[in-house]
Amino acid sequence: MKIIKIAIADDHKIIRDGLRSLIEKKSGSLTIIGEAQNGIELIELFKHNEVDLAIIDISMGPIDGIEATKIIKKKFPNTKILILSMHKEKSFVLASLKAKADGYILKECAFEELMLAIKTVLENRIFLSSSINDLVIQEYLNLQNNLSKHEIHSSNLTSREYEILKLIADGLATKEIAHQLNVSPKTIESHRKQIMEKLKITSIAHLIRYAIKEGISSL
Amino acid sequence: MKIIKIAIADDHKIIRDGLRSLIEKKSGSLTIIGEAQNGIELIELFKHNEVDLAIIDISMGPIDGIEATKIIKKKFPNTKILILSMHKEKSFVLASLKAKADGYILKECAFEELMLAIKTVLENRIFLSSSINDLVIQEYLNLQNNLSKHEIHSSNLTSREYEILKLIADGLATKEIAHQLNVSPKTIESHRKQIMEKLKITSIAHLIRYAIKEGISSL
DNA sequence: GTAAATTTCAGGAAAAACCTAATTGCTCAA
DNA sequence: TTGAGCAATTAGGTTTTTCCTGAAATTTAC
Repeated sequence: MKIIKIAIADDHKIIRDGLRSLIEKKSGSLTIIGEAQNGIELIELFKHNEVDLAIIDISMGPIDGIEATKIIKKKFPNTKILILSMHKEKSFVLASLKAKADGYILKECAFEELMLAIKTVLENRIFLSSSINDLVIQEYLNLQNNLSKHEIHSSNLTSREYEILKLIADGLATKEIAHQLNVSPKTIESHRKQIMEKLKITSIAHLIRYAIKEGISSL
Repeated sequence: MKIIKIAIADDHKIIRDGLRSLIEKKSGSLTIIGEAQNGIELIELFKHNEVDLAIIDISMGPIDGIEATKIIKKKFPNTKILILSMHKEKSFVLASLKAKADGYILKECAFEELMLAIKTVLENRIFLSSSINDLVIQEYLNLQNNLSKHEIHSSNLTSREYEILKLIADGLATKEIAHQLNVSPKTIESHRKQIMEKLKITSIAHLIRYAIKEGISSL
């Protein structure tokens, strides 16, 4: 079995000790090859060691966990990174994922979850603590719903107006729309005028921006 | 330990039999109280039985799994529903979740995963097969990224062109931009022309879309 | 120090947008 | 059932904007 080299970064020694003990006791193939108490130390550690997996506390002294993750992932994209955090807010989760972390685990979770997380990220998958995961699914649903909800009733436009607004925002010229819908360009013009009146928008540019913002047209 | 009453819906008897055997053998607290081979039978089943959990195949004869889920959840919001599916596409997952299913498991997954799914949904949480879950996280990230992407002004626009592109995309009229920059509208026109040439864009609408997509202008 | 690119602008043709109406068909209620 | 109201369609004429063809002044680059 391949030995997995792990680095731990957390500003509290007790926590580092605890993690080291738990991990090393649990599995012979997991070895802690170094500890750091902030991002700078952690990055320093990477310069002299090969690291398969880093478990990083999100809140640390100079250079926090997110920043450290960005820097490390840039230089060592194959190193797996697990963010350890006490925050349940989605902004932290998002920031971590954007920084290319492979996992986000809450400090309140059971040790088994950490082991599962390690296993998961080593399989090149993303791991989120279960309650976080629920939140992500929920948010995802909300986003998707918002994207399609507006499609249904964007203010009080008629379906024809809606159809035309979408084509305008998609970047079609008045003529092209007219041709596509088999009506006169003049018709499209009046619809557009009507739409702009209803939406209290005074330029086509803003109309396009509106449609994109409302998800009527996607980029 | 409370007895959990389970209903199974799948159009293939073999699968129903297999599930029943596996589930009942595995845990004494889980009981299959009925089977159905399509959505209609399943709904019928609900009329005469109390059901804690339904395991529903997504593709079935009259009334498919999604439809059945919608109907059941409307009448029995407390009943947990696990969608069983062979499809990995997000549209199916999304449809299931929107229909208020509590879980989505792939037929290809191990039985242990089904048990975990049952456990999870009974805890009032949502369960997704691991590969599906990865996909959802990925999609979520994509969506978030699209909503807030800023920098990256690649291309080869000059800073003046860049400045003007931003104003155009912000929705300012040529005249307004000219006024704001204290130059002739003609100047703005030629800049715009130049920008469009460089970007190989042939309409102002697309120019706006481009700028928004690239984060040059934000919605 | 010259060539290339950037920023500026104009005149006139072409296109699109804007304004004012007007017709048709459909629904809904008096 | 009739007329008011709205949606969808279009025309004519005016105004505005865009597009095309230059081209001068300035900056940057090699």
